[in-house]
Amino acid sequence: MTHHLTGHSAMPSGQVSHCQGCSLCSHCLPLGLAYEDLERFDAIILRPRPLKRGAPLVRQGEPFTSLYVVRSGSFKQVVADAGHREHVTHFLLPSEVVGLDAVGEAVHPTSVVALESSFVCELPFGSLEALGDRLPALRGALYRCMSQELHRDQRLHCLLAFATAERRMASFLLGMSERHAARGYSPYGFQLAMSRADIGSFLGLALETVSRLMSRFQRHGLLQVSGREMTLLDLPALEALAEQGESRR
Amino acid sequence: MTHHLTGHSAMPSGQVSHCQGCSLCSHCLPLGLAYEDLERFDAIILRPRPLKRGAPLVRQGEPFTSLYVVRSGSFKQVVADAGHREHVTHFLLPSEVVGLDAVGEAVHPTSVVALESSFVCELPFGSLEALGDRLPALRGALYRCMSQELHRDQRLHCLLAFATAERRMASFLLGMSERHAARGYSPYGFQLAMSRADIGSFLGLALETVSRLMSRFQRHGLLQVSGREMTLLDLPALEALAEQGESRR
DNA sequence: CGCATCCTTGACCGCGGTCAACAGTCGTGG
DNA sequence: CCACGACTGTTGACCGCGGTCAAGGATGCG
Repeated sequence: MTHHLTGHSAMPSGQVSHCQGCSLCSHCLPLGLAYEDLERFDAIILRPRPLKRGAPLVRQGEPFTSLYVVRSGSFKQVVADAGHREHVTHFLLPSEVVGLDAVGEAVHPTSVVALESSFVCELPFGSLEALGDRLPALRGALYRCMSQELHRDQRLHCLLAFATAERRMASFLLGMSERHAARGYSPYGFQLAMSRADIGSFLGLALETVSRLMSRFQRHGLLQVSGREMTLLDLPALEALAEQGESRR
Repeated sequence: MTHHLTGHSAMPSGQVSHCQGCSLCSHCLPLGLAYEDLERFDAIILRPRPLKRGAPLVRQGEPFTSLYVVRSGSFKQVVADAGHREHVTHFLLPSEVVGLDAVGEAVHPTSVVALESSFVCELPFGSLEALGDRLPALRGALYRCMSQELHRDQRLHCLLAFATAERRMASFLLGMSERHAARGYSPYGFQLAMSRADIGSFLGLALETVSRLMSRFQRHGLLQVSGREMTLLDLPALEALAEQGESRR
């Protein structure tokens, strides 16, 4: 990873670190802000912060002060279960927002950990709120983010409650594919930044089952996988698996 | 149910229909508003609306205009799955907010259906937003509602991903108990307004399994159940089932 | 009273969890 | 450079939880 340390900031200085120069801008939180509003939004951002693989961005129980937006890399959101077991509840890709489950709360209910070397933009929530008073579009964007996450959780609920392992796996892969595609990358090939155990934890499957399913999908020509390098070969077939399979009640 | 129809309104007229006269006020959305602010909040509420068992409060795909607060009765939130199957994602009790998953969206992503004769207060979202500009406490309350729902969904994710049927059932019953207790009712005895099939759909279990588990819990002296009348006899034992059971990975 | 809906209980068996052994891959130090 | 251990991923064998099917009982409404 190439990051130079200029002063105490960790990104190349100049325009590049601003929203206008960021390739994710059109998919990011400030979506739909007018140019001069964007500049005001830009002004409240604390400049990108680097995290290494395994480093926590926020820790469960820490006081809530800021939202973060993933600028590059990826993260997993984990909760320490009552049974002291860790459980992955979400994966976060570039342009996605971290900390919405803590908005309006005193502390973070989950931890968020880098899966690889990553950068995040920090948005102090106080500043964001103040700016939201003047820019209804920004507040609307925040609402939309939160409700979309609620909606996404509902679909996940359906998946975990009723889908077979095969269907969960197919849905997961298609979801990753979509999210990559939405950011301008290929929907067919991508790197899985997370381990089989993380995927299993997220989908409610044993890691062995994750591994077996990937092998089976490969054997059937649906995809090509080697370690964490994933290539989806037959999206329609995967969609058929993800949507049809009227298995469990 | 005792409700007189006075004119076209379906609640006793006068103070009773205002927040100040509502027994749920201290648990409800306007929690923590000062007296005169509460009056302004009260002014934007569309007076309680009655729904019969099975009647939809909002339908999936309908345009979003208002939030609702359950005043009495109960509801289930359902999504029409990709596989054309209906799936229960939440149950809603008095003082809980309906429609947060649609805030900032054009349409409702889920339907909400009355499980029994119920009343709701309607909060037009536009008015709520406008009032929120002047009452930071109100906006904060809205944020808190949304993030709490996100947090709740995370715990549900853990439950569905890893818990055995027994543990899901125990958690569900304890959750209902807590929510009843939070509203000043007994944590031990309550009516289940939903069918076994609804519970199963929510927990990702076959309705037969729900029935079997209730029978087993009763056999072991943990509770007393007769149809939809539920009495929890041994909360500590249920908590042990809900929290310990380190079953699946 | 009769039909519909909801609930209960039993019998069976398949999906996927668990345990176990082994194969790659990477980073570290001799 | 290779040897070593730690970690991650793959594959097989086994079996138990819980889904499915089926039958019968309870409850309620027209």
